[in-house]
Amino acid sequence: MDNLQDPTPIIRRPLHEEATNRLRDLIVQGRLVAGARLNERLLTAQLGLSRTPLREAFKVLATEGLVELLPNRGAIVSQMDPVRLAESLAVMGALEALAGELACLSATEAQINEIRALHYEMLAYHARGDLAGYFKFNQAIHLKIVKYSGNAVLFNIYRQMNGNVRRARYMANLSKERWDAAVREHDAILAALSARDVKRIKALLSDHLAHKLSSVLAELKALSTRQAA
Amino acid sequence: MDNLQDPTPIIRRPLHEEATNRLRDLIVQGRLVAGARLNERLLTAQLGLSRTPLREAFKVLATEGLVELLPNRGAIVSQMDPVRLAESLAVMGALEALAGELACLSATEAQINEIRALHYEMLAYHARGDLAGYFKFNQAIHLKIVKYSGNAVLFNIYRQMNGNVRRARYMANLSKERWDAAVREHDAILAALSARDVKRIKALLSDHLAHKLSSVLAELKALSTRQAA
DNA sequence: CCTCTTGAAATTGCATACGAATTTATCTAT
DNA sequence: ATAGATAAATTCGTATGCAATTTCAAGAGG
Repeated sequence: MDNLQDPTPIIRRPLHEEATNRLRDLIVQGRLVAGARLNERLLTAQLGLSRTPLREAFKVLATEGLVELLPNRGAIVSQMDPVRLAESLAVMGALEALAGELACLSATEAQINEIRALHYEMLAYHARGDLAGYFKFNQAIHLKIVKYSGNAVLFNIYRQMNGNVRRARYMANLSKERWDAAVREHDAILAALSARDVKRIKALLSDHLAHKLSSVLAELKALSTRQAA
Repeated sequence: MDNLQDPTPIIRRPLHEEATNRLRDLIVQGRLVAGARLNERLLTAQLGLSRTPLREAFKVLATEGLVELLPNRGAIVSQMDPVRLAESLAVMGALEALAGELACLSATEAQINEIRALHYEMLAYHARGDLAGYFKFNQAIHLKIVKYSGNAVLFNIYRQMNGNVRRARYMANLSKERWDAAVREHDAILAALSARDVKRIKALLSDHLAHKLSSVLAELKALSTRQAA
């Protein structure tokens, strides 16, 4: 019976986990905006489950920073203030720099080629001017670099933080110049990875994230002055 | 009524939060060893609460990595295997390097002096050969550096990881040579911080953590061969 | 003696109901 | 209008029930 490989492993995912994922997606995609109250009765009805797993999901999302728990007043989608966003991106810069370094040392050629493939798909979307598609592959590339660092702890932390930062994506309606520059940076990153140039990829990723930070902050500033007017 | 500052804000902490803190302490302090099953009925009795908040605590601790959830089989204290420990220390190295950099740029003189005070207290314990006391202040110094980076997100993540790594502390029965070297490294770190030498503190902290890593790994290796004998 | 099966007990996952505490909304009365 | 009282809604935690699973303990068979 040893090599009886169940053909369909019957995915038995706990309900609270499913709830967590669903809610996380809703928040990250911006369908649940910052500050929105998460009514228990409503959500249990919408998601088709009871309070128990739903409240467990709230607690998890709270530790991830996506949700804020107000004692006796339930849960709301956490605010994404510029300061926190900037701090998060600074941390992610350090994490990605480490990831790039480790990936240079331990990624297989096949893995690098996988990243290269994603890179070209991303270039295609850039050429078409499709920002949403570009972001999708951009995200995928960064995540793969972290993944192929081979450091599982790093991957987990990165993914957790990433969910929070991605919420700000819709604001990052970046300029054509910044977009083109970002693509060039990605070219260089891929080249450094292919050449296994540790020092270079570290510097490139660090800079890349720093640029992303200032780009997003500029966008935020422009957005807030626009609102003030 | 605006400036009525409640003198005793009546700490009304949610029960699930209290449960989370209690369990976290038990795990970090090693009173709940890795692999131990967390029986719901038992713990509800011991902590004096019902299953609901306890299970919520499990979920939170799971996302923090202190607990592992086995579907239909409850929760166990997560294993702290050498690989995960090494991975964690690598990540913490990157985080501390960033923290040192930021602290150099933004810490006040008073804050640096506070770290200096902790440093001398630590030296006192080193001189006496008191390892436990040394560790306590060592921890405090590292935490303060991260704190005075001024990056709250960084601080939170660091603290979370640190709780996880501290569980392995009892193994790090470091050698006299390594201990002395660590103290010298701390001297250099403090000097770099005082001089606001960003590049230097970054390198120093990165190396310091790397040394700690290899030290702990060596200790672990020795420990496992001793067990095999 | 060991392995496998079988049935009972224990445990977990989730739903539901209930009460107390607290917050939020509604409705007066000045 | 606005403050204060009243009612409704919501959350927090407990308790309970039950199905699904896992764990445990014998007992049967090799």
